[in-house]
Amino acid sequence: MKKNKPKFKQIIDAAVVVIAENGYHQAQVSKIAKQAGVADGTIYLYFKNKEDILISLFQEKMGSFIERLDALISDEETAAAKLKVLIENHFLMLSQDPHLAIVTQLELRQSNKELRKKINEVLKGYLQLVDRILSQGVETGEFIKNLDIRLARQMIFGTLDETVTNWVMKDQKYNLPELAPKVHELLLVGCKGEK
Amino acid sequence: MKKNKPKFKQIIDAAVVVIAENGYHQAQVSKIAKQAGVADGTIYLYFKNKEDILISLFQEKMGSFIERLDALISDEETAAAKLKVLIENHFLMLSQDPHLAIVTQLELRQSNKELRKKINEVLKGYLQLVDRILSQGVETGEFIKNLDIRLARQMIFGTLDETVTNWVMKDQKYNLPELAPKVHELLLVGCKGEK
Amino acid sequence: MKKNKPKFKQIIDAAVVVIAENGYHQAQVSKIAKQAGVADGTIYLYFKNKEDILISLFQEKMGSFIERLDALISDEETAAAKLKVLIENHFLMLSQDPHLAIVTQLELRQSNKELRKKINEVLKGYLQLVDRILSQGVETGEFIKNLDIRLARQMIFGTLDETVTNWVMKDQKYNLPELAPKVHELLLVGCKGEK
Amino acid sequence: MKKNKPKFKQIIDAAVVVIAENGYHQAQVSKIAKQAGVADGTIYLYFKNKEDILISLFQEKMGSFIERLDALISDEETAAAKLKVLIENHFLMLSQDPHLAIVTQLELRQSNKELRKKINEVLKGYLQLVDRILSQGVETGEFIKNLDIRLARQMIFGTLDETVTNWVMKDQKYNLPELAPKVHELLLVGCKGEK
DNA sequence: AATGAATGAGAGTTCATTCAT
DNA sequence: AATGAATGAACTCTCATTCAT
Repeated sequence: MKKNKPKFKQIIDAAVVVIAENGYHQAQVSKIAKQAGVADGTIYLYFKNKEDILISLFQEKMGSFIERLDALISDEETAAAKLKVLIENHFLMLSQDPHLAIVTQLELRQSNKELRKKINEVLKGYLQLVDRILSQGVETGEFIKNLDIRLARQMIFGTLDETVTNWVMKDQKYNLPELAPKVHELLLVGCKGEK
Repeated sequence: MKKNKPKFKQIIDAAVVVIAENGYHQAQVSKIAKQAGVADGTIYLYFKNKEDILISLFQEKMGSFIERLDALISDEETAAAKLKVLIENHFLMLSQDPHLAIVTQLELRQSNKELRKKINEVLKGYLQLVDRILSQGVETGEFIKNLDIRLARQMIFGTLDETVTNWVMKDQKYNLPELAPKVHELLLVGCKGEK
Repeated sequence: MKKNKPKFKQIIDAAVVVIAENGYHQAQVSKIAKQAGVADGTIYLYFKNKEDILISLFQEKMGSFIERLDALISDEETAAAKLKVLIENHFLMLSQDPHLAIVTQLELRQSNKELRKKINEVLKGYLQLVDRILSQGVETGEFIKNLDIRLARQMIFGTLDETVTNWVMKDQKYNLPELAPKVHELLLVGCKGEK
Repeated sequence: MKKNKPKFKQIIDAAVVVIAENGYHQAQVSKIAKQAGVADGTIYLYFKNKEDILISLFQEKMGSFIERLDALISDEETAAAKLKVLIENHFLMLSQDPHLAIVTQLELRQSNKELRKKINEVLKGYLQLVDRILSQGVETGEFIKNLDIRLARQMIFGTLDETVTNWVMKDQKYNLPELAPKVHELLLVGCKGEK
């Protein structure tokens, strides 16, 4: 399988760096090849075309992230604790890889609708994770009985995404993981807070 | 001032239609000119360049929207009521102009970082509106005392944005404004709900 | 109509020169544009793509040639005389435009099958001309009664084509039109000659 | 000598199949290697480069054909009979190998001028065969005394070639060898027919 | 003010050939 | 002898912008 060959990962990592440093529209295949230390043509031994690099990039990075998250979450008991782990690690992962943060929050969004649809496919795994936490919370009575899972999921994902994007747009100048507890609290009890 | 000339608005409206129907990357200047019923060169009598059309588009549409929102909100007393009006009208405005919804939620995000920074400038007016509501809520005791205004604003905007984007991605098939009360409730009391 | 604009012909004439001098595979669009004295992009205001230049080239040159031939032939009475005019002018036209001879006999044949099919469409007009001469010859008794028109046409066209190609391959060093009477005689009475 | 090794012929036969089925421009070396059941690199142990495959292909196929023709012709007495054997077998050979017919009549003609010059070298053997028949015909008085050998040879070759090409372009739908007698007659006595 | 013909820079991808194993 | 992964040069076409009319 091609994915196990070292050059596959090598090219994807090069793509992350090149896109983060040059922007999506200035990330030419030749630049990625140079950064990866291979010839232009070699790219096409591992990827169908340029778009395929970007999809694979997202699948590789996000896929492994979701797996790790899944493992961490299963260690927790309550839905609230699971949500906390999710938020903490979402922030942690992206703050540990500044290039990847730029790529996923800013650059990859400039891709065309077709690519974005495929990215959304990958994101589904993440959203299902959130859904499972919410369902458990409702079942155990931690969360309100008639919670609209879909809307709650959109709130959680929208909030995390907006928070990370703001942090990236501010050039990652402040500490992102530090915000996790407050965001967690906010999502659990809203603006009104604990009564 | 150019903005008051009829062709200025004419070209912006043409741009909304062309981008919504063809997508950002297929919205060539010549297509916009044709839709607007003017020659290609005429565009450049009213706009500095293509980017300027998009910025102006956002300013025009968002600017008038913020003004209208501001007026509606000042009719309400409590922060909660103001937030409700904000959400309702955010959803209402976009559901009343399907083309505009596609353009702002999907297509304009494909623009480059530079353009997106300028769009964020325009969005600041909206975010300040949210901030004022939140500050009032904290002052009057409606909202929790130590509410982190910035995070709460990111939650509110992130949630609304994600909700609208989902609706657009599902081809605007369901009724968006109908979701306002539930979203409002969710933002106020979180997943745990009213105690 | 685009075909009446001077640049249309200008670009086609440039293509003939560039292909004749550089060969089919070394006739880049940029070279043709330079030879025509226009920008690369201008080519695409008059032609759909590179293939379209070549098809148009053939249509323009061959089309007008067939028209001229048709007029000349109708001035003759007998089928034999018509055939003579056809051969003479076939040789004359190509020997008067050495570049065009190279392009039609050698270079355009390197094009892909798709393009060659379209070229054959244009050639049909020429072949029909030959067919009409042959039919007349049979009807008037000049030619043998049970002459196979299709085979005779293939003999005539194949002979003329092979003769011209040989002349081009020999760098057009000898006088082509001079061969017309002998070729005419040969086609009329075959190897055995007049009895 | 490499030509006697089994892989030499194996690769040439693979090339015929691949070119016939995919067309000249879609007949990549890697495809030929795959069809021949060898590695890409192996090709270069037997051929200098891609062009060399095509030249060798033509030499092998045409060379053995000319030898066979030569033998068959020497069995005949008169020039007319020899010409008949030539035509019959020219048609027969190509109709017995449909792939080869496509390759020689259509695909190989898309090659560049350089390659075509080398192909013409090989063809010389065939043309000399024709020339010998014609000379004999003139000497024995079968053919006209002042027959222009070169032109007559171009007529014969051009007619046969055009006839075969037409048959290939019509997808080899009709019986080619059946046409031999009529073509033979036509070449001998021309359009006027026997007097 | 308005036109629209003309401009020209810029990049993804293929494939014949090589060479270390 | 045989392999096949790696190489890297080369070219069409699009489209934002200009400027003579």
